[in-house]
Amino acid sequence: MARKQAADYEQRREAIVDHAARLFASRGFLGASVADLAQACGASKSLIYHYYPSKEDILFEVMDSHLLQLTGAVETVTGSQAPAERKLRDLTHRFMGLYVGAADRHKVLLNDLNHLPPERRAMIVTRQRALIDAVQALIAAVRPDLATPRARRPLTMLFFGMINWTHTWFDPKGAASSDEVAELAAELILGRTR
Amino acid sequence: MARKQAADYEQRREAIVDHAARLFASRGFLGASVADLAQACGASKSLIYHYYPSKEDILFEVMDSHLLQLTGAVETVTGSQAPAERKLRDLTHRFMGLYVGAADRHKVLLNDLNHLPPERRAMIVTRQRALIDAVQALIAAVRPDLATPRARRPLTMLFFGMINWTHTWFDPKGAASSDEVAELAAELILGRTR
DNA sequence: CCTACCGATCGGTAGG
DNA sequence: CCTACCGATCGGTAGG
Repeated sequence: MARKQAADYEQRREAIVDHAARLFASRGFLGASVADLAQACGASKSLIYHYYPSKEDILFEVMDSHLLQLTGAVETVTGSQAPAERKLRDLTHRFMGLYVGAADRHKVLLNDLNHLPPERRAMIVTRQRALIDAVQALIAAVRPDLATPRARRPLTMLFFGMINWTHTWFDPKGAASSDEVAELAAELILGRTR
Repeated sequence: MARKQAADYEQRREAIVDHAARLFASRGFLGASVADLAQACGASKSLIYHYYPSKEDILFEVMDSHLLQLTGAVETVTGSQAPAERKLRDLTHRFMGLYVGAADRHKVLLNDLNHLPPERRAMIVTRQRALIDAVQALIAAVRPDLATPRARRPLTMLFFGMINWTHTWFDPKGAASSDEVAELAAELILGRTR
């Protein structure tokens, strides 16, 4: 028989990850203590350790959940029949939407990766690399002039630089929307603007 | 009369900052202890505190020294008589050169700014903003088509995203040189490639 | 699910 | 009497 406590087990786990994302994003992984997290969750430290074996496991969960969303966007877009240029624009908008919608998790993924233990870090890095490779294939298809064998990776990373760096400055309440920023980044990569 | 030991005072201070940059870059400000720093310098903690009143002062020095270099590059370039496009290309190359040459300090500046006490952080942020404004003026001059009032800041930040993000992936021993990457970033902003 | 704790290590400072 | 510097240890707090 199922136990009663199992009913909100997943909700509690998710709430912990959500508060952890907020704390880690604002203070850094080392700057936010498990006691801080417990307080934010309105619980004791022991409760946290009931749901997760270690602070690093919570960090992994924050990153993993976000990366899952990003990977989903890539699969959706690359599975379509649209031309490469359309796919790249579409994916850029989806990425920006996820970056803004999950800004805390995104910051944590970008800032605290080296606080994961090696095996966990390797898992994340492998999946990040798959994301990058998918985008690189689109960019190579759209910009055969620039994406020479030696420039292909740098070009792709400059693209990720544009959109990943938004976490440091983009304000959802600011003048420009995330779609406008995504469009601008796509235009720059596509080189269609002159 | 000058004391003999004062002769290497500045050298020792600089050595501390240099080791701190390396440690903070690889483990983060909170992940590297003053004891680690002392060990890296082959000295005692007390020696560190003889030269700097606190760990945060060392962090400030790491960032300040790097920002001074970047500001110098901006002044050199904007003071020339070259056309805006030439200035932007030139500045992009100089930035990339400084980013690679002072990779540790650059990482620290980008990753650990929020571990500075508020007043110190405000000083750094103010000077960063001046850098950004100077680049924005060049971009606005070069791309009047894209740099509408509302798109001006996002466009500038996308540019900084391209070059700042290089600290996560660029390898000086890799296939592409920092000048090639700088050129690619400049091309994308200039939109001259199609 | 909490209070009460642990081994260790933190940034910073004492006397000499 | 100064400066530069050391070994040892301070009061608090970290993850668990």
